[in-house]
Amino acid sequence: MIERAHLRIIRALAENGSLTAAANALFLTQSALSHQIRYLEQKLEISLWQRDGRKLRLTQAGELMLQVAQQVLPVLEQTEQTLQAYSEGRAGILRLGVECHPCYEWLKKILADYLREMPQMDVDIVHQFQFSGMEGLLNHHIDLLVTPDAVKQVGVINQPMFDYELVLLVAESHPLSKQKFIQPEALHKELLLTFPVAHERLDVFTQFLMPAGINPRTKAMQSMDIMVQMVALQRAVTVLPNWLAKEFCQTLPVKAIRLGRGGLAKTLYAAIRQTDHDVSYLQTFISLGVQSSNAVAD
Amino acid sequence: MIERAHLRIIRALAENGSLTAAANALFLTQSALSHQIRYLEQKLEISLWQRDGRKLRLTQAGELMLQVAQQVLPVLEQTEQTLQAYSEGRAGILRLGVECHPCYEWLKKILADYLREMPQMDVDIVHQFQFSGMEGLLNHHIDLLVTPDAVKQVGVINQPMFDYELVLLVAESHPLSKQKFIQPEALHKELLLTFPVAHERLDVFTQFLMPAGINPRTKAMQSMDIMVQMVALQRAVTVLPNWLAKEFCQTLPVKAIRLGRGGLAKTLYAAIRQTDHDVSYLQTFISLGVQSSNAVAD
DNA sequence: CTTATTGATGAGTAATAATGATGATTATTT
DNA sequence: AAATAATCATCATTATTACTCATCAATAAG
Repeated sequence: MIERAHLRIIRALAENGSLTAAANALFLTQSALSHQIRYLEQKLEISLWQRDGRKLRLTQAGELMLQVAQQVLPVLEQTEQTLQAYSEGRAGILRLGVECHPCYEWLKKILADYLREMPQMDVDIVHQFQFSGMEGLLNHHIDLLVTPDAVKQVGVINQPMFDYELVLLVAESHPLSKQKFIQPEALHKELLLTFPVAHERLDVFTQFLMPAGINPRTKAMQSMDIMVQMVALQRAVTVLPNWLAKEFCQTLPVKAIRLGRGGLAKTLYAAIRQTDHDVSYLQTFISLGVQSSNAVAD
Repeated sequence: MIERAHLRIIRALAENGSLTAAANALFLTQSALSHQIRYLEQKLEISLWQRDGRKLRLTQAGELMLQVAQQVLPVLEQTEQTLQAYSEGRAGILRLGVECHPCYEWLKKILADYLREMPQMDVDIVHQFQFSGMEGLLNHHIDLLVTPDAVKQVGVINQPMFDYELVLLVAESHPLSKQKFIQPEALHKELLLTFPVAHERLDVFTQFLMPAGINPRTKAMQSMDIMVQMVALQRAVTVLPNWLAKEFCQTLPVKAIRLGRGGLAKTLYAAIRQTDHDVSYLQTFISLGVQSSNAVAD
């Protein structure tokens, strides 16, 4: 019954003093406004205004409508603005899933740039998933998954963003530190510090140690910084992305060594639902991630 | 842009799970809803939902719209209910003007009945006016004026509600108390207690004493009860409406005496603006006032 | 594999809203 | 006092919008 048009008419009337002025403000004719209100008055069997000389005066019902108009119209107008921002990909919530520790470290570098570029966007980061990050995507708990393993699933698109290499980090004083690369057997007697996840989810194991049947002692650690401190003291070794290792090499007496002759290459992917293919704030994130290849790799 | 229809569609979709179900709930076809949202999406260049299997899932923009719908629609629905009550004259604010003390005393008797009959109505009572009650009416500060003097003014309707007579109240032991009626001269040496207003606004003066050139001592008093107490103690006399005098006669040693042979007859009028002629909550008040003639006069 | 359900879309029609012209009323000016 | 200007209501007409029907595509269920 009460339509937005009616609220706008009542408000314009209150703001402009006369129906003719209100009509100009709304880019309509006085006749149109008069009709609109007349129809509403007939429907509701009330009078919203009455003539007083050649002005109009709101009745009590009209005053109530005016109050409602002043409450409701700004909400709608604000909503339209926000939707405008959504439409241009400027606003919304980017819900990111992160499945591995290196992913998270990489994300920390990217995020500041993203937020700077998209001041109206909010970001949610989800670390834990019921089953897997892929599930999180399909369940709509997240909209973009940062993962080192492309998601094989119809309806999901994987976009490679960032190539890196897993390297062994040892103390400069460590016997292995002189080698250009190492073979799995070299780690046989070492203490290997890992992130606190199952070995099956660590590439050093699945792609380097386990194929060779090597199974060194391991210790799971919460903090990467403490891991590296222990490596520097030659108490253990660990495996990190090369760009993270590089940073530590500059500040601590540690050295990065290639795993195997060819190295252990990895790629970070952005996985999104196919239906979200042209959601612009996702695309913005991905292209920022691709750009980061250069920036971070340097 | 965003119309009420769009909000209703989004809400119905969220409540009913599918567009077809939503269409049934809104007594429209699925096609209609699909088109409506499509137009809005085109205008705003956003997507409000996307197909997921054969269901629909709201996008972030859609979720925002849903929130807005849940905020705005109840307001409009509530407003329509209230307007319905207005239309039936059940709700609103009755702004009453009262110009004289007897009017106010009479009003106190009527008001309880009115509020009982119109539980959703509020009542404002205005005693003081910038200039006159008539001004208050024309300025829309009040909607109904209770007055003993019909308002002579185009655009104002006077409806007589209640006839009464002004009588002199004296102590039973007072010399005048035996008379059937008195002449103005009888008050020459009396102390006359009055309401605190100019003599020109007191009917005893304008219609009884002043024509005869009599000008007794007077004392203005705030409280009618104390006035009557003093009368009972034979310290003074006063003039009251007969129905008020009657009440006091039953509880105190006082007596009511007619002013002049024919008595001093008065009528209370309800004055309303002509434009408000068929405003039902005013009519309800007036008819209650007319009925009171019988009840109070007894 | 077939069938039922659901949503999107195009064309046509019904319903609604806006306009322009006119008349009535009320301020303002001459 | 009369003429003029401003304002709003209303009617008839036109323009626009919203709805329905028919149909297609996609998906889930039997």
